[in-house]
Amino acid sequence: MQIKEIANKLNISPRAVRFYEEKGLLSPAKQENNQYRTFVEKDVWRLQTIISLREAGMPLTDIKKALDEIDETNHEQLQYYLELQRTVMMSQWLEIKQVIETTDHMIALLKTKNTLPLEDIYQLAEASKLLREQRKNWKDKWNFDQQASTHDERVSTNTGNYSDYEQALALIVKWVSPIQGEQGLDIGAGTGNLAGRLIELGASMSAVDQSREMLRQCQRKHPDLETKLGNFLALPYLGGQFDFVVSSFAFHHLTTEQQLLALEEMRRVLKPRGRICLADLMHTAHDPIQENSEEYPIMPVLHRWFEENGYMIKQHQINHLLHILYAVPIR
DNA sequence: TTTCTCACA
DNA sequence: TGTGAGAA
Repeated sequence: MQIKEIANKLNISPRAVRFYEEKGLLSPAKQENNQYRTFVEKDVWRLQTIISLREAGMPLTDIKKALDEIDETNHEQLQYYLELQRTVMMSQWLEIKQVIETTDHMIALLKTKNTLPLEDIYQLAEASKLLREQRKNWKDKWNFDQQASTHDERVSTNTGNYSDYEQALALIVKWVSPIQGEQGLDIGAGTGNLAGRLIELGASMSAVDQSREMLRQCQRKHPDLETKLGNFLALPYLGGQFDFVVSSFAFHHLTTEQQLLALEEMRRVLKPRGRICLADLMHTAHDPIQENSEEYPIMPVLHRWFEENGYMIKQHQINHLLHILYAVPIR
């Protein structure tokens, strides 16, 4: 099969086929005499996968890696790449959504004021720029975390910050008290200790974590659990599908601005009456005290967000830092 | 027809 | 991440 034929068959240009070869994604045999490429069935299949992955928005360099895993029939690794791809597309989708919202605001301004005041535009632009930067900062950070693998620190439960771990989980479960068949989401699920307890009570749980190693363990411990790669600022769901969101000992990894963004994200994936329960190390004072160089959530800031967004709050302090915060929409 | 290279967006 | 033109 010559290049034109395979290109026609797959609805791409011959030029693109050569381009993929140049990038090392493909290596068709070449005829001795004239250097014409000859494509066999296997090349067709490979090219088809390239096109599909491209369709999923995957960059060529990543497709190359993914193809290698397919060659090795390494399903697990391939799945990881696909999930990683989904998180990337998810954050792009969120960005687009945000741009649309900004545009809508401008349209609304134009309608009410019959003009676009420069100041308002400027504010809108600034706000959306800020949002983007918050998301980006997170990405940088969690790529770093993945290399460093904070595994051990987390596993050492019942010491230091994790001393009242069990008690905290128990209280979350008690407050959320899921009814049979409710959809729940655990963000920063780790190895799924919290999600596991909620499953026992009949909830149908999904777990999001940024570490695939965690998710792997999580899946092993709780086969009924749905696990997805993702993070607080770009939850891998289209929205409006959970009855409750929980998170334990993860929220404090975000900056204050990111925490508020994360709350928006939680609300996005929740059903209208969806509730939120957080267990974490938090400050009650207004001024953040730098302890262990972590920027712990500041209670009043979270309170304000919940109040502004129509939630009723219940909270309990377990030790000098550890708090449980439970928020239910009013109405 | 095909290949390769250079330039371009 | 591709595409178009031109020479071989």
